[in-house]
Amino acid sequence: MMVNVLMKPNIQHVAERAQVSKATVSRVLNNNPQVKGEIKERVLRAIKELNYRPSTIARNLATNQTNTIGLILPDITNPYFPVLARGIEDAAHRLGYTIFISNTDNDPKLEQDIIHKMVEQQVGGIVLISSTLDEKAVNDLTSLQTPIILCDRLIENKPFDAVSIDNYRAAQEAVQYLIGQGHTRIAHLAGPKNIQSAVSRRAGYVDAMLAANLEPFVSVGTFSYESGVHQTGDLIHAYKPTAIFAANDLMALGAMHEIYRRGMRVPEDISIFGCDDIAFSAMSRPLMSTISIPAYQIGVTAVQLLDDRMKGVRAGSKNVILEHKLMHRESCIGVNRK
Amino acid sequence: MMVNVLMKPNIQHVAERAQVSKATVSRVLNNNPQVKGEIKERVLRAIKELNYRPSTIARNLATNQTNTIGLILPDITNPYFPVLARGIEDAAHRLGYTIFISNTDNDPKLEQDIIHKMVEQQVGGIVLISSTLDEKAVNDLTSLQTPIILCDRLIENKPFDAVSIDNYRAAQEAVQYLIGQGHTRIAHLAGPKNIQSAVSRRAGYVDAMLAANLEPFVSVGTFSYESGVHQTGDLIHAYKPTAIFAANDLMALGAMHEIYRRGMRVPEDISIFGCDDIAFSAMSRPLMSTISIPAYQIGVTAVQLLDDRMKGVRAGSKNVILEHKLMHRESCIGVNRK
DNA sequence: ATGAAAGCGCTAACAG
DNA sequence: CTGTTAGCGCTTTCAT
Repeated sequence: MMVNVLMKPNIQHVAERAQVSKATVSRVLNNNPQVKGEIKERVLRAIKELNYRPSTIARNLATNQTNTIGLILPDITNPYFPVLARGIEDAAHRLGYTIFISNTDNDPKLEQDIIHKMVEQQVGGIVLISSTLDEKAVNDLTSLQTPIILCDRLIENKPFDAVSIDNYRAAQEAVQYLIGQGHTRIAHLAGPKNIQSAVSRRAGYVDAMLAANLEPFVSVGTFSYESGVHQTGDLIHAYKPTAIFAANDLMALGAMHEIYRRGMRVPEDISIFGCDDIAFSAMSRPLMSTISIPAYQIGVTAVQLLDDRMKGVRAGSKNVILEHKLMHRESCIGVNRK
Repeated sequence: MMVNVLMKPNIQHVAERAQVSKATVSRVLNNNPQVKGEIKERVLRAIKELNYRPSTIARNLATNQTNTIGLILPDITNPYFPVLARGIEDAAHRLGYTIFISNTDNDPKLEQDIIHKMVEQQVGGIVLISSTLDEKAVNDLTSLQTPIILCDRLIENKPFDAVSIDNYRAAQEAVQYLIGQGHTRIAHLAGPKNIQSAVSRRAGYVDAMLAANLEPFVSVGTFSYESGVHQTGDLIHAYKPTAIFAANDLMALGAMHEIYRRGMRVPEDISIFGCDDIAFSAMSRPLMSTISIPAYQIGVTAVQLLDDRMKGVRAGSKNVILEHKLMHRESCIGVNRK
């Protein structure tokens, strides 16, 4: 058969050129040891000569397996997610998976659509950083045939595999630290209400404040830098805080910016504690004190759990909590040391 | 036939439940108008009842088409790339593609492997941000059956589609600006030698300096923050610059950090000009002056060109140059105004 | 307007 | 050890 240079060769072309059957070619492709040396050479040569690459897609169809994992996250542009994504990609790569990626912009409806699209793409599993707390959507998730693992943001009381940190406790500890430094007027820049991690952090803040007989003051934002800027502007008038605990570093950075813009200083006038420990919290001036989240490790762990599940190793759902860590840098100072 | 809830339904199951043939189901799946209303209803109902999702993978195999695009980039963790990636993803999504993503860490060997893996995955096209200037690798690229578009980093004198900015001219303009401000001792923090954009920026810097009868001083780094820190430490002793032009913002930020650590100030003691205009260059203190690159738009444009090529719309290779823009913020000051 | 059947590129029994 | 054959889930002629 004529094999035009312009058309992609398939297994049949290789078989003919090597004078063997498709099955034999398939065997050498899969490193089946029972192919005799000489024949194997012939096949290998034919493959090279034709510049043949097997079609993963056909292979997947035939084996009813897939080597793809879907990664669904809010916005890769938010600096917290790239390192999570890297952990996922690196672990996936090591296990032989390639990954589909898609952004949801925290839109629950879009999130559903993307999940379904990924299922249609025949991904073997999905890593989901969800913006969903809605009952109906969760049920839809449950009915999926495809293994799912939740990252970073949980859906409580449901049988999902998940890996995250203890956001409630992390926030609590940060606030307790601030209180220990003598602060009494500590405001909270909270994240969106449909995001579990934001909700937990807020609860941790509120409970820590109440436990110390302090009055909480919460300003709800969107996890963005601009949101941090604007909320802080309002906060300063309404509450006159000596410290701010922000639900993420982006908002903390925004707060810092606004404070300086108003001619005040961090930490001398207002202390700031962030959350996430994104790269830039260690590049700002002053350096940002924050809660370090092992994002890369969360990603790696998620893929490992997902892989287990995809291989049918595990039955019940599993919930892994990784350790966070308070990073004490330069943006916080005791209230008495002012 | 019994359809277990636990197994994924296929087109056959739907056909049986709706009492029609697979062909008919396929037709309603593809919105073929010649299916009668009542039958169409039956099929739609069966689909819903079984929670059926067609297999994209099988469909692709049958149609010999694919709806996937591969995105190969150095490191999603570098804050310049997420916005490029977003442009790509958004445009791809709009055109019905889903995207595979993979990081190369600027390793040319790994880059080759990933390209081949993507081809095996039957991606319809590849968006490549390459770390390759090597002749052999480029030839390998040329022999690919899969359409490729180069983003951001070009491979000169080769018939590839590409979209980028004019890095040479951008660097030249930034340096000319610095010279116009009275600076004569302007150092350059360059990027890796195997990366085209870094090479072009360096050339732009050198030529601008020579044209003004100034002596260039280049320190080669890795595009990382740490690299910016270390190179600057050395620079300050070896060259005593009054201004630094960094090949990217991450290094510029590192330079700024090191300058403050040594008790000097930006811009009073040393001016800094960056490149990329990543989000954090507008969050630092002082705000970073930099070259703005339309990363999102580069991504969008790349996908549009790739789509054309995938649909066979275009024949010859096409090279799109987008406009950059100098962002004058706070990190630069005239040498006489000190 | 609908169905039957062949085929996309590959794998996996089963023979030999 | 190697070849034959029958699918994987879908689309697409070609009949009817």
